Amino acid sequence: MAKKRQRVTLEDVAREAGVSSMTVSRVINNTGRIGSETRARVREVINRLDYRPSRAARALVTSRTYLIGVVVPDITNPYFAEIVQGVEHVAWEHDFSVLLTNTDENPRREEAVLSQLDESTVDGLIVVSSRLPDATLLPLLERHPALVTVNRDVPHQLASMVRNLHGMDHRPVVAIQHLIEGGRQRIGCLALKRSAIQISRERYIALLTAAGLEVSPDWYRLCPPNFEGGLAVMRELLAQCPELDSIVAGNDRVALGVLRAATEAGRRVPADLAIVGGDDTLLASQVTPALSTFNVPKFEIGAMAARLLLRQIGGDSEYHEYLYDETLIVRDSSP
Amino acid sequence: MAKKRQRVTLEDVAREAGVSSMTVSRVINNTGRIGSETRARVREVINRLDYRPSRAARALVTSRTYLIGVVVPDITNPYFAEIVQGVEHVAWEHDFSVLLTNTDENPRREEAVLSQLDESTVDGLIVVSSRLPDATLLPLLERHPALVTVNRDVPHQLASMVRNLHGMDHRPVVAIQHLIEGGRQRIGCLALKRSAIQISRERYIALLTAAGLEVSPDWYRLCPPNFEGGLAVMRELLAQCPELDSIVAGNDRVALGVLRAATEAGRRVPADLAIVGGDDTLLASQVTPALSTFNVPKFEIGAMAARLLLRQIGGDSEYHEYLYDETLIVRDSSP
DNA sequence: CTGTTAGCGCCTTCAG
DNA sequence: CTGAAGGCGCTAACAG
Repeated sequence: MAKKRQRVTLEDVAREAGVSSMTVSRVINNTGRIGSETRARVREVINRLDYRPSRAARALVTSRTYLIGVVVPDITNPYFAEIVQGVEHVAWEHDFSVLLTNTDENPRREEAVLSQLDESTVDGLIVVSSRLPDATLLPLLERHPALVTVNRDVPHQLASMVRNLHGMDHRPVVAIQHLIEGGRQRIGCLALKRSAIQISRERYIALLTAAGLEVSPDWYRLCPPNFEGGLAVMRELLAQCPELDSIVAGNDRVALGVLRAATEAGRRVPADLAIVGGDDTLLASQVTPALSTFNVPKFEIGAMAARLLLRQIGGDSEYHEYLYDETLIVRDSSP
Repeated sequence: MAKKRQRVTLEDVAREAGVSSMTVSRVINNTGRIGSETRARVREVINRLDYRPSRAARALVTSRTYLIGVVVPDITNPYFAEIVQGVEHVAWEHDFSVLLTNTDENPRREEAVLSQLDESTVDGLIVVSSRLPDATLLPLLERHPALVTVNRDVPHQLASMVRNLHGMDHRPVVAIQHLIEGGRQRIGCLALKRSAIQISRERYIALLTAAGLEVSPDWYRLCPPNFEGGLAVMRELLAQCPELDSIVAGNDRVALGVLRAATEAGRRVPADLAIVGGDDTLLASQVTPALSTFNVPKFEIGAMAARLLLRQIGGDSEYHEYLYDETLIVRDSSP
C-alpha cells in the first residue's frame, strides 16, 4: 500500500514549458491575455505532468477555500439529507465543495462546530435548523463573513435566510385547522424539541380555544425529532390522555412513532386517532395508512441556500431571502 | 449584512505578547518546551485577540488539510447517510472534518469527483459503493495517498477496505436460500444496477437450478437502487412474469417499490408474493407488511472506514480491512 | 502578451 | 527554553 509522489508545482510546469510561473498561473485561471500558442504549450505540459494546483497555496493567497460549510442536526433524516443534496448540487455547479457537519442533535457539538468552522476553513456557512438558543447562536454567527440560515430567524445583518413563506409555525397551525375542519375534537400536539419550526404551547392552546374546542396544556408535548422520540412520547401521551382523537406531529418520523404507538395501543388510524406529519418523506407515503403531511421543497431549499450563500461569497452584502411554500397533503391518516 | 475583520495572525499575537512567532506556534501546537509563564501569557493574548490559526497557511506548510473526503452515490438514502454519520463521528473525534461528495448515482460525476479530490484537498478519501467499473475506478484511485473503500474490492495496494465478511453477494444468496426454505418456487431477483453488492445473473440461475427449482433469465433484472427503480422494474416484471411468487430486492428502497407494485397489481404480500429487502432501514420495519431485510451495521461501517483511513493518514501503509457481518431479519413480508 | 517582485501565515531548521 | 531565517505554492501588482 505504499504510494507517494512529489508534488508537481507551478514552477515545474513553467520550467518545462519554458515560461514564467505567472504565465502558467494565468493559463490555469483563464485570466489575462495569453498567446494562443503559449497557452497550448502550457496546457500540454500541464497535462503531461498531471499538474494540479495546490488548494492550500491558492487559499493562502486568495483567502478563498472554495468550501461551503453545512451544519445539519441529523444527516440520517432524509429531510436534511435532501437539503444537503440540494446544497451539494449547486455548490458543485460552481466548483465549490461541501464540508458537512452533522451535530447529532447535540447543541454542544453545534456550538463547537460553529466556532471552529471559521473563514480560514470555509468561505461561507449554511446553518440548517439550528438547535441553539439565540443567546448562544447569534454571537457565534457574528464571526462568519458569509452565512445563510435555513428555518431560523436571525437579524438580517447576520445572514440571508431560507424560510417558510408563512412563518415558522405555519405547519402546525394548518395541521390543526385541517383536523378541526375534519371534525376532530381533542387534538394533541407533539412539538419538536429545540426546533424553530414549531408552535408554542400558548399558540396551540389559543388556536383550539378560539375554535371553541376543549384543550389541555397536557396535550402539548415536546418531543425529540425522530422516530424513537415520537414513539416514546406518544406512548406516554396515550396512556395519560386517552381522550385524544388526533395528533399533530412535528415531522414525519415523529408521526411514524405516533402511528406505531397508536397501533400498539390498539387505536385505529384514522378512525380512533388522526395523524398529521411534517415533511414529505418517502416514509410518509409508503406506510399504512399513508400519512398526511406537508410537501416541502427540500432539494430546492438546499439549492437556494447555496445560491444565496454564493452570492454573498461573491461580494453581495445585501440581505436576501428565499421564501418557500409548503402545502398540506391529505392522505389516509387524517380526515 | 456588512461584516469584516482583519485576520489576527501569529505575528500579531507574538508582538502583543512580546515573544517571537515561533513561541506562539509552539504554544498552539503543544510542541517543544515552553516556560510556563510564557505559555500562560501567550495563551492569554490568544484568547484576548481571538486568534485562530489559518488552516490554509498550515496546510501549505504541513501538507495536512485535516479533511476527509467521502464519496457516496446518494446521500438521500438513509443507508449511506448512516455510514456518513459514522465517518463524521470518528473524524470529529480526531479533529478532522468531512468533505462530502454526493455523486447522485452518476458515474460521470463520480469520476470527476475522484479526480478533483486530490491530496491538496483532502488527506484521505473514503469511497462508498463506487458505481464505476474497475477500468475507470482503479486508475483514479491510484493517485490517492490514503484511501478506504466500502463495499468494493480493489487491489490491496490501493486501499484498505470495509466489506462484508461473506463476500459481495452474500445478501442475495442468503435471501434466496431463505425463500427456498420457505417453500417458494419461482423466485425473482432485482439486482442493483452498478452496485458491487450484487449477485450475478449466472450465480442466481445456478443457485436456483442447484435447488432443483425452475428459473428463467427473465426473472433477473437490473434495477436502479431506489424506490422509483423498484417500482418501475417490478411493474414490468409482474406484467411479464406473473408466475413469480417471491422477489429478492437489492435494498430496502427497491423492496419498497416492489411492495408498492405488488399492491397495485392486487398481489397479497406475503401470501401471493414474498419480498426480502436489503439494508435495515427505518422504512423496512415500519411499512405494512414489515419487510424482511438484513441488519447492516451502517454507522459502524462508516466509523471503521474512518478509523482505517486515519491510520493510513497517520503513516501506517499496511493493508487493513474491517469485515462486518449482516444477518437476515425475517419479518412479515416473507415466509 | 509576458516576466519580476513580494508576500499570504505558518512551520522546519538551525542557532543561541 | 527561545529566536532568526527561509520557504511551502501560489497570485496581486506592477513593470516592460
